[in-house]
Amino acid sequence: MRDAKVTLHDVAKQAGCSLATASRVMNDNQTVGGEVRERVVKAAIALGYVPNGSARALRSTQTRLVGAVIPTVDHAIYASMINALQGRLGERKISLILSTSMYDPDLELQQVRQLIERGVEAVVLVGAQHKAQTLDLLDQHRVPYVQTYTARASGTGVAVGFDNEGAGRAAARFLLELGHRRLAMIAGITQDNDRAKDRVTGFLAELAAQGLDPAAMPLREAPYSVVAGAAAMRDILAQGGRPTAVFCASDTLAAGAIKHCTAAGIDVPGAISVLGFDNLEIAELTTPELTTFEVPARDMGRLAADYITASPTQRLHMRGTELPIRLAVRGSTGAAP
Amino acid sequence: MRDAKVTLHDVAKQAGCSLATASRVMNDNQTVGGEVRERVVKAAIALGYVPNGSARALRSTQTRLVGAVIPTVDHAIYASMINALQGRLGERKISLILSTSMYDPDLELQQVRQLIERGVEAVVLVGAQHKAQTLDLLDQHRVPYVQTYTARASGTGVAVGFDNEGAGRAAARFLLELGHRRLAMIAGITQDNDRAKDRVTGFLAELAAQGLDPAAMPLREAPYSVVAGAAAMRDILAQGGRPTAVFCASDTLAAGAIKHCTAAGIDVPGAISVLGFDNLEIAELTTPELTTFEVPARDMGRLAADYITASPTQRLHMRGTELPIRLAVRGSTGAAP
DNA sequence: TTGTAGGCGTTATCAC
DNA sequence: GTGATAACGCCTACAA
Repeated sequence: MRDAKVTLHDVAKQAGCSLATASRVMNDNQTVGGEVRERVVKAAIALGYVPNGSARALRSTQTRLVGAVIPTVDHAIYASMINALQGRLGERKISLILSTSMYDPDLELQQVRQLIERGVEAVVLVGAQHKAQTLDLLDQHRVPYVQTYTARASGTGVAVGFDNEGAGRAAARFLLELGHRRLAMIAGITQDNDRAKDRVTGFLAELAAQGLDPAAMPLREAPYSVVAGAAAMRDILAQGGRPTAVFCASDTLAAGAIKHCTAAGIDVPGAISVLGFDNLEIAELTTPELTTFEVPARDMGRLAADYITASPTQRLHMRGTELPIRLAVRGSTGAAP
Repeated sequence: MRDAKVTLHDVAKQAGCSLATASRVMNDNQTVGGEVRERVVKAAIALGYVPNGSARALRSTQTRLVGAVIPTVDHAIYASMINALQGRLGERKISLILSTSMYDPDLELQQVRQLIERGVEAVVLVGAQHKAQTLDLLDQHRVPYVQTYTARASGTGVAVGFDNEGAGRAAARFLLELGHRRLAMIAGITQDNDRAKDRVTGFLAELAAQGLDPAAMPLREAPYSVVAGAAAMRDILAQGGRPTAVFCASDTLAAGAIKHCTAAGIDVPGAISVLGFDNLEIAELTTPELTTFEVPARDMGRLAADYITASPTQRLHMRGTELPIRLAVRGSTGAAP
């Protein structure tokens, strides 16, 4: 087996040229003779040369590394974004360092610091709510960052996402227009989560605007999972004054809500309409299928990558990309009974 | 704002000590005086010093970087593994570079090469089937690799996973014991995918062992998605000689199969039993709920991380971790009609 | 306990 | 067009 540590020096020696020339060949620098270039390429292949990224980065201050800090990969909505982001970056030979914060801002700060140590050239975050220290650190090291799943950027960041508050209002409007008056909401955990918070705010604001009392509305927070959604639904029903429509801040929560209703013999949407959020694959698996907002996860990943790979001047024309979210109407919602 | 490029040199100057001493402090080297140590720490914080990972890596040949190449993040089963892997590695201050191959071995090779350039200290792959060149490259650079979702390692790698062929056989046995004789299978795309292939092999082998004709069994391959599962189910039914039980190589396929049956007015499990694979969250969302094999995705991620962070000597005691997979029996399977 | 100095593999700036 | 040579920021013998 060929030796493990073949350096550019070895390649140059084998090709009978200088280190500098070999380097030029590896970097597609045009100022090198065709004949020499060929010898270098051949030598590199023969020796199994692989450039040393650390050395290259150290010398050129170009790491071709991008970092992402997301709450978890275990939610399809984030996984989708990451998949698109990585795919797009990979096309441009940029590697993605992925880390998860588990919705913990302190952990996020730590991860961001680590990413900066690694020399990432940009960072992708989720949401606009972060520790001031986190954004300061990024600024201090001139590392641009894009905030996804939100339309309003904080700090010097750029947002690639959608309007969560607007979505909350749209949800309320949709249900109100179906004639519902006794509404409820199963939200995500709003602590340290501006997206979850904004959806609640928007939903309540619209109720108030239409003359209903937001304070009277049953509201539960639950982690994004089917079982938590079912439990929250149970709680809301146990509370009395049964709602005729429930807005769930994620499809997993909605799936749990429907599941509980079905188990409890409550007809969906006959007795209760259930509205979801995300439009995951599971939205078409529930019975009835889920009416839900389609979140452009893939687009966000793709656009974040585009922003990152754009030149600084190009970036100026890209400030704040707000994506539309459309409602996918299926069977889980209907007119108020 | 403080300057972006603060080097250890600056810290040392500010603390009034030598570069070496400052370096010792940053690396928790004990041989440094308490008073000086404090000055260095204070200076580092004051200046907002962040070590340069590239320089550190170049000098110490320790990158604390691990790479993973998976088919896609868009399948919950891989996302789960990655989530656990990253979490565990993160605890040990190791960063994860994630890339996706889209089931393409050539792309995988390219990604692995890129990871080696980055100086990753280990690589996590999926499955045991890879280009010889890929594994050679890893060996050549002394980069250990672990193969997940499989129990048999190839090359010099280590497997952290389960026996796909055994699972296929277990699936057949389970259905046969329920009295089914006309079986069918919806497999994943087997090209370049040993896990998918092994499940088919095992399933067919067991049929043959029990005196049935494997060649006569309806078999469809489909990408892992609900719609593809539904389409495959349609095809199988259209083929005539309707089976009484269908083994699907993933829960998404199974969900699609059930969905199609329901739409076609075929009772599950009354007329047809459907058996899944993965035990994703969606397994409890279908109607009826899915009987399926539980794949230890989280465990694989965790164990892969443990293997990677183990010392070379410890690793010798860890060769080949085969995980058991258990069957979660729910409502989608029943006795043959 | 602390300082000095050499070098990790590469790229960039000079000369030639 | 090509070749020396000096950094890049850090770690680590070796000295003191």
